[in-house]
Amino acid sequence: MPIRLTNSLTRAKEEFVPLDPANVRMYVCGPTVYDFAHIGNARPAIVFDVLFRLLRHEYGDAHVTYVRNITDVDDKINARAAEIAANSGMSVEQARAELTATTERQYIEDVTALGCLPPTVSPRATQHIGEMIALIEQLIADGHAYAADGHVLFDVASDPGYGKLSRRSTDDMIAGARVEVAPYKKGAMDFVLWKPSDDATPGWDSPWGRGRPGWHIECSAMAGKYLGDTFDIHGGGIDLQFPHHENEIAQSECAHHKPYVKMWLHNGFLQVEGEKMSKSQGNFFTIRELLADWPGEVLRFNMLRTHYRQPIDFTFAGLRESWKMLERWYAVTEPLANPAPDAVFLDALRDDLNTPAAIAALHQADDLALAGGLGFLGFSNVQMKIAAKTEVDTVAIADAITARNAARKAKNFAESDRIRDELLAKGIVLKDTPQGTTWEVKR
RNA sequence: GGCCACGUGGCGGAGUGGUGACGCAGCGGACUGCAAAUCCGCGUACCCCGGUUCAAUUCCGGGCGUGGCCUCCA
Repeated sequence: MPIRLTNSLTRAKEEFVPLDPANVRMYVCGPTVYDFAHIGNARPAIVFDVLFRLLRHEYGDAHVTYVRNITDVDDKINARAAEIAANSGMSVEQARAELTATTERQYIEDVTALGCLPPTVSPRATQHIGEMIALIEQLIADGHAYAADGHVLFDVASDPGYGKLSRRSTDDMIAGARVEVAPYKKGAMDFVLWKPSDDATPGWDSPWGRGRPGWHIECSAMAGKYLGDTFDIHGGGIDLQFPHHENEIAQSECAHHKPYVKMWLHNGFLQVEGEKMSKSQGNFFTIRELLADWPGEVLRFNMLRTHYRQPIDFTFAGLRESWKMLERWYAVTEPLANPAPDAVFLDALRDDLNTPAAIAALHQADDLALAGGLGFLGFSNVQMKIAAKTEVDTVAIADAITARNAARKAKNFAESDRIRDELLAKGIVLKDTPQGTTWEVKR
């Protein structure tokens, strides 16, 4: 069975046929590194990690290139860097470098804990300023961009294909716009490719003076450098579809005169307990703080229980349910060696990455296929074990179990039940098996 | 205001123009000193109103609700 994926460009489920099976190419928009990533950021990282694993399975590990960028130039970063500089005596440029390096490291730690493989390439925007300038010069030369008032802007009117991804006509967008149009723009929809930096803002020398790139140009430049003018898959959150991805298409196709991406994939939005996640509502969770209470595998599994295109409601009840299922499965799968997933499981993933159907297949699978499927999805049991072992005093529990079993042997059940209840009050659940008494932490 | 997505049993969540996926919880049974764990069994749901159809949860139109984008936010 071939892989089929829903292409946002056509809104249809299409068979995935790589441009070059020897080098399948995927780009996913990565984080802007100014603060800890939150649970909403975890969704694309996990979803496209599963797609990466599936592509590697189908085409071979050496034949898939996955690029996920690091956005380390951005006005939110600049604002934070300015704060740090003011408080520390560092220069703004030093503060920016330190902030982005630290945040990038934290991001990698977080998504690693969530079971995500490292991408093939993780390019940083600031290391590709030259490529961005070259791309902008090409756009100007071809009449798709113009310099005005220290800025360089993309001329949306020069691109007849503009709007094909988000399916908006420029008339609709102008009618719906609620912001003032900057006076230097020729068209209301024109967007910034390059903007000037003052002395307090990080900047790079360019043909248009010292400045910094606009938001969209970095992805076009880095995707082009590592994946070529045309590549197979571009992924990201649905919120990025417009304007970010629409503008990427405009830039790359007008500069290269070729299709930019064959298939666009967008994951759905995440809510928390039925409401929009926001700092003001107090339901904002970083990956880092969730990892303090929940194994990364539980967070990962919880995410994969919903199809990637659906909206997802992140809840703690769901997390508890996910923990329970994984625990049950790990008890069965742990001793097995060299497991392999079965065809039902793989076909579910090939069908537009249907992870809920794949998980359902695991419920029906034998132990070997179950272990194979879990391994395929990136579950290892390591963090679950760590979580179980670090929270409790194992020596005291072992002593209590010994005392209880002595009481049971003497048929003193009042005493044995008292000991069991005492442990239960501490969150320890006992299980009497033919091989002896075991325990686990109750969730 | 404009554009777009989603709305399935107590809960989570696939899928389909016509035999009620799957999981969690719950209930019954086995097991157990009693439990827990495990195993076996048990469930006639598709937001509302129209339309198309022999037949709609599934297709079309409208409404309501939730959310996204248009503006920094994933």
